[in-house]
Amino acid sequence: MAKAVRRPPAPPPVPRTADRVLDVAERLAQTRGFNGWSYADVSAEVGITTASLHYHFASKAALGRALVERYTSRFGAALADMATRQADAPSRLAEYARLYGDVLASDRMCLCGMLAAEYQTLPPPMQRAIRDYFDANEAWLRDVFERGRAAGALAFTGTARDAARQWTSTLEGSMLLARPYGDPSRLTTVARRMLAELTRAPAATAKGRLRR
Amino acid sequence: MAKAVRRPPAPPPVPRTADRVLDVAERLAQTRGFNGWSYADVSAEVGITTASLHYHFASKAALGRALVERYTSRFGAALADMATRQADAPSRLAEYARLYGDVLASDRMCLCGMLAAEYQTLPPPMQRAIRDYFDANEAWLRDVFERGRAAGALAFTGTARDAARQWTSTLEGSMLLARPYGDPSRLTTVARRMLAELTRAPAATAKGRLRR
DNA sequence: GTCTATAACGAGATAGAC
DNA sequence: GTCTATCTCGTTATAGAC
Repeated sequence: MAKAVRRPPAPPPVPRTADRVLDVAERLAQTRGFNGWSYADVSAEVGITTASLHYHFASKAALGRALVERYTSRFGAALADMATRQADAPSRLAEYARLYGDVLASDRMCLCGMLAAEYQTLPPPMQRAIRDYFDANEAWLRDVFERGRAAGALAFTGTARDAARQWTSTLEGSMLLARPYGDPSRLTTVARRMLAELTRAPAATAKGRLRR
Repeated sequence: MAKAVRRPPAPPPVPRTADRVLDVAERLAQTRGFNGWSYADVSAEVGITTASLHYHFASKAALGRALVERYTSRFGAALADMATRQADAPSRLAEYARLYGDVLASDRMCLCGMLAAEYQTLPPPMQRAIRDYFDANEAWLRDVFERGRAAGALAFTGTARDAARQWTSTLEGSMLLARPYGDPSRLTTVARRMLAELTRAPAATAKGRLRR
């Protein structure tokens, strides 16, 4: 066994090089794709040589895997945090859409949406990590949809799973198409339309209408 | 001026090399992205050297531009042809979705959806051609939505333009997310849901148009 | 941890023969 | 139209000094 752990709150005061590398590589991957940048690009921005990069991440594949895992971890934390602030399903969906909108507003594509396009060219560990991201999205949204329908706050047909997939697909797709036009409103407008559809007229929810 | 045109049906009996190059490059671009293949990949499949490739397409940028323009041209022809066979708006939307579903079924991403991800890394002529593709999509769909609503066959809120953008975004997004799972049903299921939503019998339409 | 130097390879592209 | 030969540059990665 290792020594007893004594100090859980021991945050390193200095921004470690590995983190700065991840920050730069993440932005490059989100704006240019995994195949659209090189170690030389990162080294120029971070201020160390490409040889030093290899000290922190043995290969580009290893760096890519770390990128996706950190991204998924942060996203999961954001979703968990959201649950402590937003109670009802429509608010949670709006907040979920806002997360995506913020990414687009910073002129980036969702990291995993971008990597999904390049999926067939990526090393298997990255492929698995990408699916994990979308699986986590689907699980979280499915829960929101199920509870939202049960509470009469959301109206939709079919399974919560399919509704969740549609929600993510539409947000990813609108990010994808918004960037060529430099027009983030292409996402926010679509998100508003979807949410309005889900919360439209209570006619189909608690009024005794069959929900199918 | 040129000689009088006498024989409209004059199909070249031989598949020209340039076309075979385009066919191979198109598939590579749709499956691996524009930055995911090289002239060497194409030359190996077509059976000529990379030097010969440069005879047909002076640069990869020129080849890329030709790819998008041919793709857009074929897509426009498919939409025009559709108008001769499908009259009502719901049928046209279903057919439009089927076009996208066929691409996915062949294990490819929409060429321009793929290139939209890599947009920032592409030469300006390709960027313009990509926007042209989506503009054409939007124009065609906007017309379908406008006429469909006027005829009482489609029910949606907001502008036809926004409905059109949502339709394409959702199809592109579901293609994007379906490929990591090798599951084309992720698109068809979403398409069915969207269409059902648009044709759900609202207060004022023709007789029930729901087809499922 | 970071450096210099370099290996080993692949990329897009060109010249000129056939 | 296609070839061989070659160029130049960029890429990932390693060895070994500091």
